Amino acid sequence: MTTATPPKRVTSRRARTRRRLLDSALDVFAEEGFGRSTVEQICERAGYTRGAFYSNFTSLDELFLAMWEERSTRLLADVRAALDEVSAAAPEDAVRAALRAIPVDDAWYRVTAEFTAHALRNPALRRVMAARERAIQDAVLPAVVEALGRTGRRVTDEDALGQALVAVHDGTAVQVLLDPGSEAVLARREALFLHVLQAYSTATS
Amino acid sequence: MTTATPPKRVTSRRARTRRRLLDSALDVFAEEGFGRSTVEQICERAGYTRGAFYSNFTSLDELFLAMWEERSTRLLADVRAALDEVSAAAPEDAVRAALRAIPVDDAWYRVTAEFTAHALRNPALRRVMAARERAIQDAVLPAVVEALGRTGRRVTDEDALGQALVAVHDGTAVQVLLDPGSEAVLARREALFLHVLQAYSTATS
DNA sequence: TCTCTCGGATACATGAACGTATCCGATGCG
DNA sequence: CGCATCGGATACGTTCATGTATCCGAGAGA
Repeated sequence: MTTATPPKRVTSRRARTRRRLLDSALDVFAEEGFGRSTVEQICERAGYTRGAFYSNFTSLDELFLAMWEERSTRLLADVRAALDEVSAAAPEDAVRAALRAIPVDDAWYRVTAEFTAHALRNPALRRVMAARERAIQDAVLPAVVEALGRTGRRVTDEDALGQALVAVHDGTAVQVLLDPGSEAVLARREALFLHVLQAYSTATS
Repeated sequence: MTTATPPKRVTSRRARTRRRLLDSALDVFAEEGFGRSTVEQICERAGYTRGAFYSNFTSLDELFLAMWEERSTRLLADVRAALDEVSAAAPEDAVRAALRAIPVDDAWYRVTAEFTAHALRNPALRRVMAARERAIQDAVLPAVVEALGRTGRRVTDEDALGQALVAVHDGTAVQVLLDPGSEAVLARREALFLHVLQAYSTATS
């Protein structure tokens, strides 16, 4: 067994630079905006030269897509994991706990907003975006439905609830970011979530 | 009275080119994205040279802000006017009529999304954006409250309703654009508006 | 230890966008 | 009818990002 294939190589050299480029890209996109970002800025922040970039990606667009998919997948997994742990009895507490698990991240919002705008111009990207949206619903809804069930409520139309929750989340996220530190906005956000959950479910006997 | 100040000059030369530049800018921003747009593209579409641009604006940022304020003000006026004419008895019909008055414009959404992202990076712009948001609520809410009153419902918390409506509008607009031509998405959008109106008002005996 | 390969660095040529300084023609006025 | 002015056009130098072609060194395999 001493001569087995050496799996020591956990992170290959290539994979490491790729990851560093992707990580730096998020920062740069968030700071400069996607359109204003350059290959060089990303490489500089990552500690590489442009040669490294072109050896890993063919274009900024490709990197942008890869980065967005990676981050959004990771975020989704985090949120799902957090939601599964939410087990408060009172609906208000559950919503509050759930919202705490879903970060309203300034930088990420900026990047997503621009990605969305970009996607609306590009059919291929639009499909990617739509698929991701669906994945989010599929991953989050079960947890929500179950949590509601625990508080004695049954969801009537899951798809409708899913769409409503996503819309409310996106819509209120902007408001929160535009009005940083406003407790009122945060409170209304919470209230709106509660109202929606209420509206799309009925008490089970 | 023959020698009165000649008010023949309805649109001065300067004002005309300014307007054409602003109009072209919307198209270019929508097509290319703000970050990818250049001064030259805008001038070319408007039928001018860069000289004209720099004689009217000092930077692309300035034009961007001017354009956004102009368009959004005009849009707001249109929506308000349309809302005032909505006078259906049944809430469903009223909502439907109101939503028809509020266009979900692809190009405009893209521009706004990018403006928002941009504004989140720039405190001055963020204030502009927040002020506009408030103006929208101030202009639209009275019409909504009155329309609800006509159907025998009284709004409990106007600010909360305003924030909720804006959030729902923004959030669902993206969904509509991402899934063009989907009747289901449109229907759910309508339903969500109804639910929110319901939740933030009570029947007045 | 030697060698071969792969991944990133370097150097280069090109093109695009910028902002300015200057010029010219149309338009309003006497 | 001629003049002064204003608004847009032209021309210029500069900066900056791009993509490619080539080079070099580190690390794996024998």
